[in-house]
Amino acid sequence: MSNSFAPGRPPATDHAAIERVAFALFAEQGFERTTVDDIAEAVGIGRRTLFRYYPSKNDIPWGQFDASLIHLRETLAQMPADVPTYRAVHAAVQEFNQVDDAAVEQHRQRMRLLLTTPALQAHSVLRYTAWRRIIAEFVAERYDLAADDFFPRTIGHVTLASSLSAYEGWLESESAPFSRFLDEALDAIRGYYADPA
Amino acid sequence: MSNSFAPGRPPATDHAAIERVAFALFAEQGFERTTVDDIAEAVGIGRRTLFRYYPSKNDIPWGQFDASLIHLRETLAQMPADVPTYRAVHAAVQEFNQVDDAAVEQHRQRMRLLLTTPALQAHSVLRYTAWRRIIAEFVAERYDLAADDFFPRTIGHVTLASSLSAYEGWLESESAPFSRFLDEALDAIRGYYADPA
DNA sequence: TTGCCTATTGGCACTCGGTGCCAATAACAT
DNA sequence: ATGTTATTGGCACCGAGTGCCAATAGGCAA
Repeated sequence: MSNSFAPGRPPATDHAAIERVAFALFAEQGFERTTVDDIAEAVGIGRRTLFRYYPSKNDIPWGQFDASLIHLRETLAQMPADVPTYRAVHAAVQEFNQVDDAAVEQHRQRMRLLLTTPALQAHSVLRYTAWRRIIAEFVAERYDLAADDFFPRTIGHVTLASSLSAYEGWLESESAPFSRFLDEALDAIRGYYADPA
Repeated sequence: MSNSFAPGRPPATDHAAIERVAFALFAEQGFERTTVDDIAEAVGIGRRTLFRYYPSKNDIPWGQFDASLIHLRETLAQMPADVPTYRAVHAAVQEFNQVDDAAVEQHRQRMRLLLTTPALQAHSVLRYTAWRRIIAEFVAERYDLAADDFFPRTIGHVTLASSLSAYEGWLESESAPFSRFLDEALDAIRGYYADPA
């Protein structure tokens, strides 16, 4: 087996290389204080080229997020029909946020960057839109509604809210796994709204 | 009665004037396509001066948001102790989003701008942080916790999520008031999580 | 070896948001 | 007329992001 053809000029880099260098710089001098020129120079490519790999500086730290969305959709689709919707969603979100033990520390660093850097915090809502949509689509199917109906969209918002809160808790904690915070968030919400009417 | 002293050079404008002109331009040519120079010129001030009134272009459309936060805190503080927490929060959020009949259309336009412009959507999470904090503080007090504990923070996230979803629904609707969507969001969440265990 | 084909590269110039600096300005008071 | 003072606004600069386009580096065919 050989590799694919190779039409024009070969790429000078790839996403992984850029991300690796970028994270090193972010860790060293912070996100804001690292310029796109810094990253491009460290990677050994032109600044213009970097913007062909990532549409913006804010998009660099997101790793496999978009690719994982497909996995999230599949996980939801495979949930048994007899599992209540909120349980199915909860389980799928747990699965979505599962990472190899070996990669936990790296994941932690990535999420810390995303959740504590104002520019990235702001930008994140644009990335999360697709995530919420997938949750809404699943809920819509379960309730026989359209994905852009009010009910599924509301659940999409709330599910994202609980995930974000769980991540905040996880980042502050020492050893407890993320899954425990997501469970806790679910319990918190159920308890809160079940308060005596 | 006269007015206050008048130390140095008098201000050349005020927030209201800038906001009025800015909204006119945004309505006319959209948020992204309106430059800060456009606004400054239309107001008749220097670009540098505009940035003394608003820290960023994204902050212009927020009106009395920060001032209203004080009102939100007071409303929460005045809720009777026998009202369940989630009901108290719900009522306070309803109150927070109440606007004069005469101002509804303007409010609608403002919220449409904030919720449909990507840059503003992104920036909004930074503004909402203070809002969530106020909800969390109230919940913390009710449950005898700290405001930055996991439970109250989770409720802050979820309450914001339901408000945002309510606004989305309201903006799409023709005549139903915002309050109805917020009620619906509450019902949606309660129903969703009360699903047979 | 030469030359064609082609996709990527990367430099250049430009726009726009945002900031630091500082002299000019417009009020009032003496 | 002079002094005090707070705001103004111009200027230069930085960093993110974009359109344009010639240069480049490979494979492939002659």
